[in-house]
Amino acid sequence: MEKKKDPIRKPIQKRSIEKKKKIIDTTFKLIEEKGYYSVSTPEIAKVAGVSTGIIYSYFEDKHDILIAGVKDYMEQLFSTILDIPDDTKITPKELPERFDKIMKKFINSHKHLKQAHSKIMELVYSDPKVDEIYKELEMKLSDKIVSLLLKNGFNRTNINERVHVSIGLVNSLLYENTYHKHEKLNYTRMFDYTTELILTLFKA
Amino acid sequence: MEKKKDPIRKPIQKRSIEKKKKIIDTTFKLIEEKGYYSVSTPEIAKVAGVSTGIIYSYFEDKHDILIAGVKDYMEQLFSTILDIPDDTKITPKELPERFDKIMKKFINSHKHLKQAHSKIMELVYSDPKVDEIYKELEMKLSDKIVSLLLKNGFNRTNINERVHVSIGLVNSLLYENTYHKHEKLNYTRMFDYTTELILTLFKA
Amino acid sequence: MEKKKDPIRKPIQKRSIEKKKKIIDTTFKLIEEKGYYSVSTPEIAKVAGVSTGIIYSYFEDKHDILIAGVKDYMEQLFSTILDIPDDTKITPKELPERFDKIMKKFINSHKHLKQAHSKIMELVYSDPKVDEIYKELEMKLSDKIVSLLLKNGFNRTNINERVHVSIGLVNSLLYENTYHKHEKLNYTRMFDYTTELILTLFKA
Amino acid sequence: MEKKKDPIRKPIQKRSIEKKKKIIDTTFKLIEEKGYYSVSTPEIAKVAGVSTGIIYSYFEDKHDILIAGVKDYMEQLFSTILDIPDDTKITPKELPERFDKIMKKFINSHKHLKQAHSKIMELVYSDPKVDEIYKELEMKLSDKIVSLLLKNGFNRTNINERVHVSIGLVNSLLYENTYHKHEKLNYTRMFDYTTELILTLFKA
DNA sequence: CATGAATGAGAGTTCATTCAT
DNA sequence: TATGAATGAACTCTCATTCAT
Repeated sequence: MEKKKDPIRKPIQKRSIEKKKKIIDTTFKLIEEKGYYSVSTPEIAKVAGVSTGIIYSYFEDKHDILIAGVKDYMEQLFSTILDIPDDTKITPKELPERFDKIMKKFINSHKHLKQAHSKIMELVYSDPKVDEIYKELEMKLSDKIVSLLLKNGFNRTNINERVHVSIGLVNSLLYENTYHKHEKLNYTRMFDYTTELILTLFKA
Repeated sequence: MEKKKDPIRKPIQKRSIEKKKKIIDTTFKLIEEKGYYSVSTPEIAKVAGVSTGIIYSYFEDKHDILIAGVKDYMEQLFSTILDIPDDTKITPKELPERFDKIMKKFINSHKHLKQAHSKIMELVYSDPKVDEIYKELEMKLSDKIVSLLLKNGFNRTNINERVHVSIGLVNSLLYENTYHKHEKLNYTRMFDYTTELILTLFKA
Repeated sequence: MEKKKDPIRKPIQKRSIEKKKKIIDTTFKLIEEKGYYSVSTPEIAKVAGVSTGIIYSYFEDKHDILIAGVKDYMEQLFSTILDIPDDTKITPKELPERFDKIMKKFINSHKHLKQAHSKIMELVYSDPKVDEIYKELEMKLSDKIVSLLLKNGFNRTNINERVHVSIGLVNSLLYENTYHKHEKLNYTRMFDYTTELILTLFKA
Repeated sequence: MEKKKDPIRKPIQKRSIEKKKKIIDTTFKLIEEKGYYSVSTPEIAKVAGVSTGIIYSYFEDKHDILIAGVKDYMEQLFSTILDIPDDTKITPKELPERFDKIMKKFINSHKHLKQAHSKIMELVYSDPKVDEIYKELEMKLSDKIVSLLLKNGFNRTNINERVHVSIGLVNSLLYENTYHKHEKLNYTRMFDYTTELILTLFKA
């Protein structure tokens, strides 16, 4: 005989929403510290100060908490760029400076989330669902940049590919800078080369 | 009386060496197929055709087998470049063509190991020990390229940083190309932009 | 200070009585469909349209609801016979026909409750309390039949035992017919043999 | 990624066979005492004196142990009749006495397994797989009896149905006698009526 | 050297019951 | 009276590791 599960509860009251948030954040924090496979549901419950049972009222299963956390994190991460108003005006002259600012802000937000980032990347590689979320947001990011460029007259052939190569450059810098630091490298210089190359890609 | 663990045996006889190799290869193959956390030691033993017990004569624990496998794999992966003889001569004229060939070969070897690559990257991000191995090899790769460039007179300021930014570009292309493919992007064009940028970095 | 449990409430108001009835009926319906161990109290509450908490005002525990439902069901089941008026007159001539009618009606009511029957029998075997209820009702049934027979002059030695063997025969037929059907058996013939044997038992 | 389970081990060595038997017997004994749903796997392991893990080497899951136990039990139960040699000769004169002996033996073996019987019947009603086993064995029993009767010249019309009605009568007696005893009934008399009716069914 | 049966801690999950509101 | 969010003990099952043979 089949057992029907209680449907997942959508919290409405303030206390419930906070509790759900608490579970997500705790889970994410623990995953940051120890990795997804080393975090158990009883541990999450204990650290979050809730019972094991309640977790399964708000989430389908352990993996579901992860996804919620990843979504929150990624949205926060990419918001630096996604939140730029669509009607922002940039003159060619301002571009380098503008770009420099954004990149620094972006890299900074990563630094702040350093530990998390590597765990997230682990999941991007190991978890198809996380990969999908990441891919989607990356595309949104790319589309946003393309749109901003076009609106300000920086039209180029193959603009999508140019933007993607640029994003790759930034990611790679980020990766080196936040996670994989080699001692004998000077990251300020790498930053400069990176911006230089990107501007090259969009020079008239 | 305290119990002492049997020390890890270093195989000397040919048969033993082969057995150890078999365990490593089997483990790696299974990890490629299913990921580290989905492979169990009894399964490894069975597929490798050995007893579960013997595994713990050759390796400290499950993780230890992983490390051995990762080392083997990465050395193979980077051999495209690391095996280039130190006294190879390249004239400035040949450089673009030469470079193009190497990149294609590199990307190809990745494509071939596509499945493996994402599983390995997962481990780079999740396992400090794997990360260390990866970092070390990447540095060797970087050093090799710098050395080849210097020997052929392509001296540039901050050459290490330039090489690293280039490696980042290639990695990023690889990632997009093998693992994370977006449908609306033209990867041949991205390849071209990537080589173009790298050559820019080393233009006189 | 010791905590005292709220006593089980006996509903007096109409609305309460209806609510209690609703819980019993829902529980029984769900048990029929899925079996006792596959029905959860939150599910009962939901389907019955009440809160989980209120269930524990009306019933001691989950098992208590079951018992209430079983009682209702069994009374309904045996009513075919128990409701026959005590002063019913049957002549020896009418007996076979009369008996045939009753048996058919009885078997039919079972067929109708087929699914329920097996779930109930499971409980008769597994739950001492249910067994007791069943036993008691079976005895009432037996007494009723004996009384009807005596009032109509069908006195026989060991009449109680004869009636019980008859009841066993009918049960057995029921079981075969409703629950445990073997394909190669002709149940009409079995029905005929059963009635024949019972009449034999009461032949003068 | 899918995980492949270790296949269920078929014990070959004496010690393993005994261990498997021990698990089956312990499980069955515990089910007799408390019912299937009230027995836990750790409990089985503890009482059987094995580890929880080993259970899952020999059995697919908890239900699988149950099935093994039920099979053992039922074969033992029906062996009284199934083990009668096919070439047994019975003259019409001997039949009543012969039959009486077998029935007494059968009822006795039930009495001996009294507690078990009710738990098994519970499972016949609740577990489709157990029901199937029971049905199959009942059919074997029926076929055996038919075959014995035919070989000894007791041919009758609708012999299968006659035999089945007889089996029903015996079951019903058994049930009353071992499990569901009513105090005011004389079971010796019921036994006599039962045999009488069965003999009636096969009278020339 | 080698085996593989055995271990047992701990995983994710469920659900009868309680209690603050 | 009534609610339903919350509890947490207990469930089935897994698997890295050990050890008697």
